[in-house]
Amino acid sequence: MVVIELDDEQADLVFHALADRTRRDIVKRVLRQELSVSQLARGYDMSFAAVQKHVAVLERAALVVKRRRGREQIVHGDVDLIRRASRLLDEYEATWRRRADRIADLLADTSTTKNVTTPRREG
Amino acid sequence: MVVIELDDEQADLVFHALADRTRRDIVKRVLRQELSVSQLARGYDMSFAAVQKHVAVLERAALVVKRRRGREQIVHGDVDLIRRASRLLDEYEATWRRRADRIADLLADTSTTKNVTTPRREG
DNA sequence: CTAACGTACAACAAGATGGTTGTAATAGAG
DNA sequence: CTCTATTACAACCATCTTGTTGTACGTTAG
Repeated sequence: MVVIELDDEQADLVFHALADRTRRDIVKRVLRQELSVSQLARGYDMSFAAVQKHVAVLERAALVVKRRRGREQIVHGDVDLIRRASRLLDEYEATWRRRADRIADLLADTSTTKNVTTPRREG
Repeated sequence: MVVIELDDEQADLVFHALADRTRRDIVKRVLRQELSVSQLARGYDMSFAAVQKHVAVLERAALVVKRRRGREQIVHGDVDLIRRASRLLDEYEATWRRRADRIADLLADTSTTKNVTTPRREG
């Protein structure tokens, strides 16, 4: 299974879209079952237009897809971008783990003590 | 290893914090190596105060932690919240997979055809 | 055809966001 | 002590966000 990394642009859109609990709830619901925008809107204490906007934000991030069925727009969740976002976070974690390994190496390896006195700094 | 789920409040903060590429870059850098706020600031084409605000947003989401060293504030990344956010997305994916399984069951199981004629709708 | 439903979109208001500059406090260097 | 580096924070501004209401448009039901 090939998972393509998110670029900065996509990551901006995806994480922004997920940074709202109403939108996260919409994603969860439409991942479980396809729903029209009206059906979704009935589930929240806000206007239809507001829910419509939330769906639009999710659509821009490609977290959901709309498909027309008669006069309804059926919304369903697309798991691909969610998977990519998750992998991006896993990458962060991997970076951290490499650092932990590096520190462990420094602590374990007592013979090569060069470059230990002057730890390099960024900036 | 016990991973506690993010509540709505935390997820709001974490995903919002990650929805900015400068902040994602800061997270990546301080996961790899601890850096003072000044050292971080030198890496971006914006004022020190702007970077300071970004760090504050990350701190509020508990994605980074600050520790004083003399007159410097050393920033380092905390992988815990990243892990939790990743797990939350994995949960979304699992929801989707359960739905896929459910559909597969419906297609495969031709004997129990009850409740198929009236698919339940939300709303 | 007509009425109702579902959707799209524009305009608006309040608040949040992301940048700026300026000022002050604090700690280390000399 | 004095000077400088680092940080903290307030005030300000432009833009974005997130809700609202109102209007228009296409589709289905009767």
